Amino acid sequence: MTTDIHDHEVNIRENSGSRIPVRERILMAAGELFCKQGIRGIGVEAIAEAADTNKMTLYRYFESKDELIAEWVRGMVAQKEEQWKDLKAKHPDDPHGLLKDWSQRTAAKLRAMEERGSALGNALAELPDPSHPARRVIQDHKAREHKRIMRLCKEAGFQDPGLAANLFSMLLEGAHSCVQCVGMRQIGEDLVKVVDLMIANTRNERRPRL
Amino acid sequence: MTTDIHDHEVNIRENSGSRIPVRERILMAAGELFCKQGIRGIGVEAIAEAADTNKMTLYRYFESKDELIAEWVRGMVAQKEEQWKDLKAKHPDDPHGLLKDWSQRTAAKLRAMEERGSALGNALAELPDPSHPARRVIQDHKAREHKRIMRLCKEAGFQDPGLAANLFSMLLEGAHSCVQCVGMRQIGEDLVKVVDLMIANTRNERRPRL
DNA sequence: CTAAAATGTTACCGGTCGGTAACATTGGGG
DNA sequence: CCCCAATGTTACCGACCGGTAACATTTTAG
Repeated sequence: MTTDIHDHEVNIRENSGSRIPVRERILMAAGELFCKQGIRGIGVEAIAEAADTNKMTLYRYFESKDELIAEWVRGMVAQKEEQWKDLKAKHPDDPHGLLKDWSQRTAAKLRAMEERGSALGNALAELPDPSHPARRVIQDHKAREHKRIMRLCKEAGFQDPGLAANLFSMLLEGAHSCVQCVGMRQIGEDLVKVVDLMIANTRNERRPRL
Repeated sequence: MTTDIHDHEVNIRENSGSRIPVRERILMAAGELFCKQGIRGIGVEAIAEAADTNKMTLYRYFESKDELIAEWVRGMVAQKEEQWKDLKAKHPDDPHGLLKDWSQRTAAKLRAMEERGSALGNALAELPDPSHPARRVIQDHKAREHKRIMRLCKEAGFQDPGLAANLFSMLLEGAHSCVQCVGMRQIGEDLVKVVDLMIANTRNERRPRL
């Protein structure tokens, strides 16, 4: 350990020393390691080291590992919620455009994703305890997301908005699972195509088939 | 601990003493606990106790916990593979009927499922280590399954069989994820509806819309 | 019945992990 | 310059877990 500046720490340290606040660094390192190694597969000590700090400091910012997990999840949820706001602002009163844009963004994320599927989905799989603080955060977010999709489907003029919303949910979650299962990172393209077909079917135009 | 016959052991013991072979009992108990508590959330000792035996006997049948996991996964995969054979035998040269039956069976399973999603999917999430013996088993199975679906889609006369196959995969995986995320156990009904729509769209009949 | 095979019991090992205490060090602002 | 706050260091604790050894007990088969 003569020079312990590992490559993956370059992202965390700024050019001139460590400028990002400790708490954020810990959250970032935790996120990266949770995704790569699994939540239960990484220890707090390793997280602290990856964040270029130590366990004590970590525990000065987070009550426990479970709370760290919950905070990380809260951050991701907030980010996703923000992206929904962006979409809504960018496509006011245009549910079709919004849905298309949404599918395209999702496809882009899927393309950039390596091996492991959705972080939130994996977290649910890794934290079966119903009383875990992170579970409610995830489930509430998923519930809100489904409600939003449902409202969008109503606005978009689907004959059966409930069916359409559930279909969208299945497609969204399923695309992530497929990446993890078969490594199909290009599946986002098909997601986009299907969403386009669904929207085209909503209009009274010539209805393309699968 | 005067009488330590717990309720959930009734399934494992036969009416007249324990008649199921030890190895199978262990596999069953492991499966149940892996699903409920998570693979990493349960210890071998607890598994042995649930199987109405002890750790030593468990280790006489399985080299390690990882091998036990792998064996459990192999069993589930074999079971699923068997169900595919059943389907194929039941619907020879009738891809449409096969797909419909398949979606209906899946829906029934989803309805019976509580809280946690697909065991195989969760296992992938819980075992990020690419060298874990269970991973290859799962991924190979998923790859075979996708190939089967692809072939079916070709036989079923979809214009773009690749797209249709990926759509089916997304629906299948997504339905399981949705159960875990939002607890929508009734989503199988929508899966059936969508599959029916897709198949109807294949034919030159009047094309219903979403 | 008896010998051998299968199963149970207990105790233990080494390692890891989450979490804490006590103390040393650093660094920035008055 | 000095003090206080933030951070680092070290050592430690108790709990759990995967896995093994040695020995006792039960079951099965001939």
